[in-house]
Amino acid sequence: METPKRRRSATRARLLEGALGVFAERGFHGASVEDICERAGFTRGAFYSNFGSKDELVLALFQATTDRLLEQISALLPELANQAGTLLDAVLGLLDDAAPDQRQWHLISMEFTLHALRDPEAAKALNQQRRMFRERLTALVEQITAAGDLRLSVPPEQFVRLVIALHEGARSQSLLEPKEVPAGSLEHTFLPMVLEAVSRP
Amino acid sequence: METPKRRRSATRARLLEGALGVFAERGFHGASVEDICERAGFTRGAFYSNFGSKDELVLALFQATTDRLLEQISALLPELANQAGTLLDAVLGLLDDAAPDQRQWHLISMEFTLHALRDPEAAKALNQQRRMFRERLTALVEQITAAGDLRLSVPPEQFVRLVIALHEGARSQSLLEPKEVPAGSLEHTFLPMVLEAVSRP
DNA sequence: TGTACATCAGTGAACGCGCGTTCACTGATGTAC
DNA sequence: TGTACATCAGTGAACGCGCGTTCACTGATGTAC
Repeated sequence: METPKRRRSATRARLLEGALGVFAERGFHGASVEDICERAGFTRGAFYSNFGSKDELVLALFQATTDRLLEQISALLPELANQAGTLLDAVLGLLDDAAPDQRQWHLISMEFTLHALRDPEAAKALNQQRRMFRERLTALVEQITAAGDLRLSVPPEQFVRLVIALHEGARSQSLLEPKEVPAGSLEHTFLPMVLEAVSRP
Repeated sequence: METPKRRRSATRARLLEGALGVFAERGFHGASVEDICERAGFTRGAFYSNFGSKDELVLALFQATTDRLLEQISALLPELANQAGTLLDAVLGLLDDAAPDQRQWHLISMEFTLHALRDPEAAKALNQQRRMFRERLTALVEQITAAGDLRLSVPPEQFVRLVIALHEGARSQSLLEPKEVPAGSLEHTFLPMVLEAVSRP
């Protein structure tokens, strides 16, 4: 049944989806409102009927993408925690599987980070998202270390921060030089050493 | 003696310097040519007398900043290599001292990376800069490992890539949450473990 | 069930402003004789 | 050394285009009787 509210929220969703694609391709400033509307199959009027401004869209898009990412993670968690495998397989698997299109997500995420480093409100939203993301990962780490009898000599939060930092830094290198740095190579080379060092059986 | 050529290159330098500051504050798109000229104390005509376009300025600025960075590194290298201290002190010291204003450099560098991920020509320039940067660091690592009788079980290039990835990822966290992640904390916590693992005396 | 009216999502033309770029000009410095 | 001309870095007004935003309108769907 095509009730107006359903229709409206479908429009909103299509605009957000269009924005995600266009932003990834051309960046926030490079993507015009018209580009986004065209991709979504609407006119600009529809855009301003659903969003107050382009800035408001950016925030809404970030929230929507974040929500979806966290949902995907929640869906993945039990599977990863239970399957036979090491702590690192689970954690790195989560990082890989969470965002289906690594490149697109990296671009959006980097650009929003840049935005957040200049805009306190955006920083607040971003830090909140990152905190929730870390909490999910921390929970996974704690669950797995508790299951196997593995103990860490550093707080799990700290270990998670390391994994994220390394993953983000490595991803930049992988995207800039795909041949020299295959995705995940740095993580898979060095994280086992750290884990060895911080675990005491 | 204020010969015209000197004057011209001084103007160019002041415009580049102005651009660096304005770009760091507002981003490439947020900074107008007028902003840059105002900061440098010129009119827009002077700008277009020295640069073909705003895009051309961006590339010139990146090259100039890169050149200065590499020079600073070259100046630091002998000092770092000779002073008493560990490999990690030297390498991390280099990363910290190379860019005096971490925040500004991180912003510019992140934005140029984002640009490079969409523009092949920029990618070429960026990868070249990064390669030279890695080579400097690799040379430092090799020099120090040779001096002390320390041997690495991984190629030094690989180790350098790890350090850079971790450093860049950690810097994002430090800039977003200065209190939770003091600059350098992740590196100083975890890199010793890796170094322990990859060194065989 | 049919008719008249209300609502409101989305249309598309128009506005206006900011900004990158151009260009005719100025005036200081350099050059020729 | 002084005069006339050439050069050219930098000026500042003007242009024009792209783009974010507005708004009067349309037509489909919902509601009242």
